[in-house]
Amino acid sequence: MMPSRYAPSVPKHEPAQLRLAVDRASPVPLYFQLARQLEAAIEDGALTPGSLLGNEIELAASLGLSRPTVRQAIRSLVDKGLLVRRRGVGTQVVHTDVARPLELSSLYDDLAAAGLHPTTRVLHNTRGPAPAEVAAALGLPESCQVSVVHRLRLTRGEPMAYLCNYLPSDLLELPTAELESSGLYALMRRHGITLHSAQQSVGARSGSAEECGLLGEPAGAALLTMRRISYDDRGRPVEYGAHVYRASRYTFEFRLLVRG
Amino acid sequence: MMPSRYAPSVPKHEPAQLRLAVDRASPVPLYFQLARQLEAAIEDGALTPGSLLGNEIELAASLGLSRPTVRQAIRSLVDKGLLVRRRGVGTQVVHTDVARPLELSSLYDDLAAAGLHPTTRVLHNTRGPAPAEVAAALGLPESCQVSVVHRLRLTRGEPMAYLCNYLPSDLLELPTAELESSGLYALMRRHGITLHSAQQSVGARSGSAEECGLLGEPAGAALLTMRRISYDDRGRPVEYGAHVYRASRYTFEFRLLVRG
DNA sequence: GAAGTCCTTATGTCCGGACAAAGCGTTGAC
DNA sequence: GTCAACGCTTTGTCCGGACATAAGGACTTC
Repeated sequence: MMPSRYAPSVPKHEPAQLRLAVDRASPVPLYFQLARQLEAAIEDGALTPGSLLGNEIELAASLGLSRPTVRQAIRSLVDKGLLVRRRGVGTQVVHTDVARPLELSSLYDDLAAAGLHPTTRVLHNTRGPAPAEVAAALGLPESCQVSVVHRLRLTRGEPMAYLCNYLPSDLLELPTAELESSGLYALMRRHGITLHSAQQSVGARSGSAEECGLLGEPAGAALLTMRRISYDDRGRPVEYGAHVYRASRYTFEFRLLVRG
Repeated sequence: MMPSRYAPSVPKHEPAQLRLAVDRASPVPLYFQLARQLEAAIEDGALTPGSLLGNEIELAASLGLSRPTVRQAIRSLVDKGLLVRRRGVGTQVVHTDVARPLELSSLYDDLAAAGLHPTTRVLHNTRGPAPAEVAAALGLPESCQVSVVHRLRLTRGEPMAYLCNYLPSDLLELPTAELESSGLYALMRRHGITLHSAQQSVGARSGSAEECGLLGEPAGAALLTMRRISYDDRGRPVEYGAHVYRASRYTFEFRLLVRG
């Protein structure tokens, strides 16, 4: 009779012994320092799945912090999916691999962070009337002038994505040289635009002849698509993007948590 | 000279007048009651983008709550992307459309919530040796026995997705009748499995003849794909899924926030 | 051995207070 | 008109305390 692999996990009742300390002279908030150290302990292997952290009250006392401060640090790691809290038991490590945070970011930044050396070729950079879908997305009158940018994104010299973006024409200037040296979002941030969120839609379709030609894929190849409307922190739409990616070279990778 | 559409938004300096009240006899936590009411006010149009909420200290006083309690309510709406907080200014509404929360959920539940009347046909429901990729994902020895379930998901009687799922064979029984009447995750929950998170990968490819035949798509059509490893709250892998969706009928829709 | 009860443990909620830091508007200097 | 300084406003951080609630383990009964 094989033992069940899904036997209840035996929690370690001894809290892990960790080197944690906060620097009160640092401008970094105490809770953030603690969160960072806990995360490092998880990454370093000092804390492994099932490890108990020690109860909040004792942890706070040993660090000379208030309990809400400790709770705030733990909360941020719970939100990242690294820790789970159990009443009557304590706080335990769930995962040790720190996943990429699921947040709005630019493809350029993602690829750079992944060490893929992104480069950009601007194929088209004009102003023109907004197609109906773009106008609707940006909340503009039909045929209103918008900035239109088409770019090819390459990694290690190979085409990876074809990006078409539309912005309100009065938002900012979009010099081709700047678009080729960094991502669109970085450019927007440098002009004082504070991004807040985006509504995204990920799908698939067969590529047009133009798209497949640009991306170096065979005619009609399946492409991964993403459309998004990005909003600033006042809730105004500031970008409509229609991106297509080589499915052979790109997937969206992310971790989702159960909420509640 | 046309006025710039991207002019600085003029914040409303008068806090919105809202009907907010908490019921201290209710078992629902006070912060949750407040969050719910604020969210309803946003959905109902009483709070619109740019509306100020009134400062935390006054809001807490007017409700007879402590400030941390009010902060907790507001925090949950900030995390949903509905509100934004500005030091020196106050808390403002960003978006009024409440987006579907971005969290791990089952396709069945999503489709049901969207009013699409999902149904399921179990095509294959056996135990067998784990393919290498599955074994690696589930942390099992190669060729170890796993539960193998292939299902066709339909909406309004039309095929929408072909789902192949693999679970550790000792995890739970997977009766075909139950798989056809609700989603896999619901079944797992009923057996005491607490899901915590999943690592997901979304991509695209041309469908095989079998897949396209099952889904009612032309041969070689572009399909949207999703692979995931789901973990329970102890961090153990409990499911490997390989799903393909008709790109003509399904996209992943979600809202992402800027963090920080 | 299984089920129910009770106790212990640790998180969840809530409170009230104080001070720091960032944003915005106003004022004054040039 | 522009820029810098100042003051006010509001959020961000932190504290210490108390009580409620859910989960797990130990004990008892059948």
